[in-house]
Amino acid sequence: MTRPLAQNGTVTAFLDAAERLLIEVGYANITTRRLAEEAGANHGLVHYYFGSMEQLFVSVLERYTDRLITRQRAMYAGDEPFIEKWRKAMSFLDEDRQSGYQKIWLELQALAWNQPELRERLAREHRKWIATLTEAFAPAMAEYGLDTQRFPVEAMVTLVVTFNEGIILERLGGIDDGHTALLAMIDSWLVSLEAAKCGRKDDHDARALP
Amino acid sequence: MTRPLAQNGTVTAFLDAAERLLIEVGYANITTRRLAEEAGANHGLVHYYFGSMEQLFVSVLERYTDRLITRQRAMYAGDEPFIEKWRKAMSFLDEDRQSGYQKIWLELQALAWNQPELRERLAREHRKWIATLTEAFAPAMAEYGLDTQRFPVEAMVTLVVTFNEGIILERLGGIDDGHTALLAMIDSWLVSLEAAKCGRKDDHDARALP
DNA sequence: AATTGGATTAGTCAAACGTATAACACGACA
DNA sequence: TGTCGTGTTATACGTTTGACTAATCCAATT
Repeated sequence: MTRPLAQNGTVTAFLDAAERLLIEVGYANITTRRLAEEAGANHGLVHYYFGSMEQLFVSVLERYTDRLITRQRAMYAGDEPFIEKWRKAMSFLDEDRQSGYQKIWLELQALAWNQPELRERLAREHRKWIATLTEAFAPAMAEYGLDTQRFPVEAMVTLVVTFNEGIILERLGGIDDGHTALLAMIDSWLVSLEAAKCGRKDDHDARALP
Repeated sequence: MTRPLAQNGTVTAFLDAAERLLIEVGYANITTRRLAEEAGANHGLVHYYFGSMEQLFVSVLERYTDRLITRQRAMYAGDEPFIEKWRKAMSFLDEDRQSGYQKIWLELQALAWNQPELRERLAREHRKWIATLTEAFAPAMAEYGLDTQRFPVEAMVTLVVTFNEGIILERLGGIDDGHTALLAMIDSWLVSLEAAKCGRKDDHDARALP
């Protein structure tokens, strides 16, 4: 009934327009008519293809997370040393900010706070993200000789994910203070770990948190 | 003209109702009429007292941040050892979640993403928070003998603030995984620092990150 | 050439919206 | 007692909203 096959470009045009408007005005200011105008289509088609605005946002989320997870997987699957992957991930932090990509993610998040269905979908994608990171961190921590008794992989992954989310949140609020210092600190710490890994015999002086 | 003196309880009733609705339905679903009903007042009074919904949200933000900063200041001003202050702060993380306090903060944040005026006000409050934390962290790090060359105070404060924001964000999205492990890791690390502080002569084996 | 069916259009509809205003209540003050 | 001003109410106005429908278009098929 609703949601016919998307063999033509109209559905894609709606999804693209929705992403653009999420960046520009936020989910609360998107109406069917405004969306249709942005997409260059008739506003009746929103109901025709998606049934409702809520279902449209679900489609936006699905397409968005598909692209994101694909990118994440590809990055951490490479053969480069961990520090290179890390730097790549941190460069995404800048790219995604300028492209407005993070605004989309947070707007969908804010929308989900008041919509159980979207919330569950977002939580599922989050768990995928955690799993991907855990797979990358566990061997890296072993390689660096970190004491996983004192510093469990789960805790380290959670730390990294949460402070990344915090940075994204702050930047969207127009706050940049301290981010550079923090990322520089982590980077130089990784460098020291990388160096210790090469020249290590059996000393563990780089294992403890400050 | 607008915003007469608030000597009666109606203005407060509106602000309370707004906070309740921010928790329950989010900013996008709050209308003047629904707000007035929640406050038990006539919906014409919203315009009478605040001029517009936007100005009402500004008032909500002001009252909210005033209470928050006051609490923060009082906590970090105490004489207890740093680890006690830390535990108190982390207990707020739970209390504020259950009271819905964090939902209010994030809803205002999301609203501010698309409203420059609110955005600037929130950024100002954020800087106050950073300043308060920096004043508490700097002496603590010196006391623990942490190498502020490798681990600058600014970077550590930013790390703590951002991962806290990340935790709040995740929890609002229904995600709890890893938070307990992370907080436990930090707590035991602080305990080891506290112990090292007492029994220290001049060895610095607890200074480095893992 | 005729037919068919999905894609698209224009327009309708009731409900809800923010805003505004005239009228009312009532204690303070003259 | 009469007047004044603030707090409050009831109501109205014009607009916009999401949802829906009937009519039209058009390319592919028969």
